[in-house]
This record gives sequence, C-alpha cells and structure tokens, in this order.
Amino acid sequence: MSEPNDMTGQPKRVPSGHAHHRCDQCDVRHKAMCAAVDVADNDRLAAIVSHRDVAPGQVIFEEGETADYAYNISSGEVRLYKLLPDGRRQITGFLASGDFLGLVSDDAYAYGAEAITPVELCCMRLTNLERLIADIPPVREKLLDMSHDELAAAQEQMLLLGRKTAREKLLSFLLVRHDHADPQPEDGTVHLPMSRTDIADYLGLTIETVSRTFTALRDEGLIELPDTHTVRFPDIEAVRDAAEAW
Amino acid sequence: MSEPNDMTGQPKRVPSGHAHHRCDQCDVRHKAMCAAVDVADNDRLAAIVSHRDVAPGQVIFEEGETADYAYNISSGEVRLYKLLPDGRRQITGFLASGDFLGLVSDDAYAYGAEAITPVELCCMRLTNLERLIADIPPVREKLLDMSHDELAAAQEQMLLLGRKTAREKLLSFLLVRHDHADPQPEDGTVHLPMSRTDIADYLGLTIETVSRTFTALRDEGLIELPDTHTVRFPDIEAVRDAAEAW
DNA sequence: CGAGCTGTTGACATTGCTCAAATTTCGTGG
DNA sequence: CCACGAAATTTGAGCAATGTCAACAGCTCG
Repeated sequence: MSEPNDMTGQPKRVPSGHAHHRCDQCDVRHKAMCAAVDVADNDRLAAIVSHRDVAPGQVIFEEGETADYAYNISSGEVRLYKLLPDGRRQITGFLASGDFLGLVSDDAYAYGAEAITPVELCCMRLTNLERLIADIPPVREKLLDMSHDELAAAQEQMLLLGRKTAREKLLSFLLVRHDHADPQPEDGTVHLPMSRTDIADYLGLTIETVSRTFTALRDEGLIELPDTHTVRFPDIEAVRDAAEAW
Repeated sequence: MSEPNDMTGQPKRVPSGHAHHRCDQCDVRHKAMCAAVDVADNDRLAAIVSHRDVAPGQVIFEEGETADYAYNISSGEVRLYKLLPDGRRQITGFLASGDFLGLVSDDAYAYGAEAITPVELCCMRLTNLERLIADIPPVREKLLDMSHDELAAAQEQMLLLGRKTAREKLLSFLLVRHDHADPQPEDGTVHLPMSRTDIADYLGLTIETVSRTFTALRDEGLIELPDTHTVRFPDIEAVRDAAEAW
C-alpha cells in the first residue's frame, strides 16, 4: 500500500472540490465526453463533478480496486498499466487532457492509473454518471464511439507488441505521439513527458533497448534529441517510410 | 484479391438469406447481443437479419474495407487480425458462436476477419442496426458492456504480448481457452480449432516456438496432446501455478 | 558538494527466430 | 479401404535481436 513518492499526509484519493463547477468554462470540454452534454443539461453535469489534483508518480487508482469514480483529465498526462505478480509491468496506454478513464463492465478497475505529470482530474461518481448516460443519448453515443476508438488503438498496439521490431516500435510510438499531439507543433517536435522506463514498459522492451534505439535513430539522422524528453524529426516523411518499411 | 482457398464461382460476401428468420428460435440468442432485444421487438430484429455461410479460411471482411455489416456468429470460429505491409500478421482475437463483430467508430473495419472453421453468420446492415441501437436501450447497454469486456481482454493481451515469455504466453492462452470454453468440459480438455500458425500469430511467436513449447510442456507432464488440436490438463491447478509464477 | 535519480553505454547471455529437413496428418481419387 | 501428394507440424542447428548485469555520466536537490 505504500507509494514510493508519497510524502503528503493527506487522505488519498478522495476527490475534494467545488460543489458547483462551471463546466461551460472548462478548457477541455470540447475534447471531452462532456461535449456531448447539451448546454441545457450543463447543470446536471456540473452538479456531479468534483476535482482532484494528483502529483507526478502518484496513483489515481489501482487495478482490482472497486471502481467508484470515472475521470476526465483536465490537464496532465496519465499512464494506464497492468502488472504481473513478479512486478513486470505493461503500460497499456498514455492519456492526456480531455481523455476519459474509469468506465468498466465489472465493478473493479481492470488496470491501474498513475499520474506522470501533475494531473488535474474531473471526477464523477459512477452511480451518478450512469444516470447521466442513461438519460442523455448523445453521451452514450460518445462513450460508445470512444470505446471503439480505444479498441482500435488497443489492436494497433497488439500489432506493435507482437510483430514489430524495437526500431519499428519506437518509430511508431514517436509518430503516433507526433500526430496526436494536441496543439500540433509546426516543426516536427514531439514532447515525451514520460520516463524511458515508461516507454519501455509501453513498447514491451527494456530501458536499455529503448535508450540504444534512440541513440541509433539519432546517429542515422532520423531524429534529433535536444533533450531527453524532446524528439525532433528533421524529415518526418523519412520517418514514416522507416516506420513501416523495415 | 485472390483468396487461396476460393474455389467457388459464387459472388462473395453477399449475405443471402431468409427474409424472415425466427430469432426467437436462435441457438445462440441467449449469449448474443440479441438477448437484449425484448420479445416484443423480436420482429424488428428478425426483419433486419440475413444469413451467410463462410468456409474455413475464407475472408469475412478485410481491414480497411467499408463497413456495411455487423455480424453475430451463429456457429464456428473466427479469427480477427491486422497485417503489416510486409505480411507479418497479428491475430487480435478469436471469436466463437454468440460473439459479435463489425461495430466500428470509423466507417472502415479496423481489422480483418476470417473463418477458421465453417462459420454461420447472422448479418445486420449497420444502418439498420444503428436504428435498433438507438431505439432499444438494453441493446446499447449490452453493446457498451461488450466493448468494455473486449477492451479488458485487449489489455490483458497487451500484457501477454509485451511482458510474458513464450511458455507463459502459451499457458495463459490454453487456460483462457479452457475457462471460456462454452460447454465447460468436465475433464481438463481444451479444443483448439486453429492452426499452429494462428496460435503463433496470436501470441506474437513463430510456429516453431509454439511447437517446441507444446512439446516442452508435454515432456514436463503439464499437458497431454491426444492430437494436434486437443490439449488435456492432467492437473489444471499445476498449470495455473505455472502460468503466472514463472 | 555529495547523494540519488535517470539515462547511456559496454560486455556478455539468452530467448526466440531463421533456415532446413524430417515426420505426421489429412484430403482426394482410385 | 488404401495410396499418394500436399499441407501442417515437429525437430534440429545456428544465429541475431534483445535482455541482463554492470559501470559510468549527467542532472537535480538538499
């Protein structure tokens, strides 16, 4: 139960927040599931959300924990992961602002979630959210669509994990990060808030292989590494060719 | 476009069937999404389904193809897969009778589907199905639940692909097949309708490694191999221990 | 300034892959 | 029912990609 970086004496994982948040002023509303809530129903939405800040490295929820809340990410970056009994970890996805997490069919979370950067969460009790889903058709449309997108991403990741080489894995990862970046940067810059360990556990590799592969790509001139958490593509088309042709 | 085993001169992939099927007499109704359709709405359901038989090895639909239909599997076993340009294949799942496939957020299928055994499909035009989903709340509940289950399975498979050894992969696969088998067999028998190649492409291995691992497990006494497509566990608890403790 | 991370690099080990051949299984026709 | 050929599976030998273990470098924070 002890978290490595937990130096706060505060009670954990208890969303504490404004009873009346202004959902209509939310920065990420347009990207989030909330966009499916009509202006007329805004009050209902605002009434059920609370807020929670999570520091880097801190647990949002653990695999197997009873699922009470679903969350929208207001800001920050989150990792989802599953563990084996001996500690091996597979990161199943990275989420960023506007993304939604916590809906499960079972009543326990099927994976753990941790903050990578400082994270602001918009929390909804599942019992309340389910009522909202039942009452507002566009919300369930949106959620069904989102889960189909997630499923497509998961299948793409299975292809990566099962059939790509280390080089292809890293290139695919960098390209997806680039193409999905929120304010799409003009130059070919990609920001990587997560550690090499996180990248390794996402791609089914070791940190050493990730590190060596970064170095190899840099030596080839396919990427530049201004610093550990930044990658730049001098020629992104060359990268796209390399990603699937090798 | 040529399919290896296609020796029929018949037009392909055109569902041909009874205009009025008796959904209430369907063998797999209780397992399928159709169970969420109230008896009163049975006629609506029956009116939009048609049927299609697919021979082993034949394509049901291809990745990227425009998605016209969704399917329920009435009988038989299906593989879903994604391909890389050079032909490497990742099987993302095996489906059996009662399973549902073909709902996508985009308008193209995100993966291909092929019959492993002779397959009977219950076909629904997406335009019709979507109307059904919109009109019948329990149907969308069921579909949302099903997609959450699929997602959980996909994440479990990512853990397998990224972090387990060949031995653990095969044992996990056999145990899941055993535990999810439809009429749960009393003895520890598992039937594997798919080829070694399919198993390899599902587990992110080569056929040789799959074959060698089967042999090794047999030599250890963990499994018996009465024939290529049948596995028996003399002591299933020993298998469960081996699957996650190694 | 030193401790402690995180990331990189090097040397070596190992799992699982490749290529090749033997063997078994299975469908087909006689 | 049996024989034959094709396909699927198994087995063997060698190898390569990636993992393991270890040392080192760079950065941050007290």
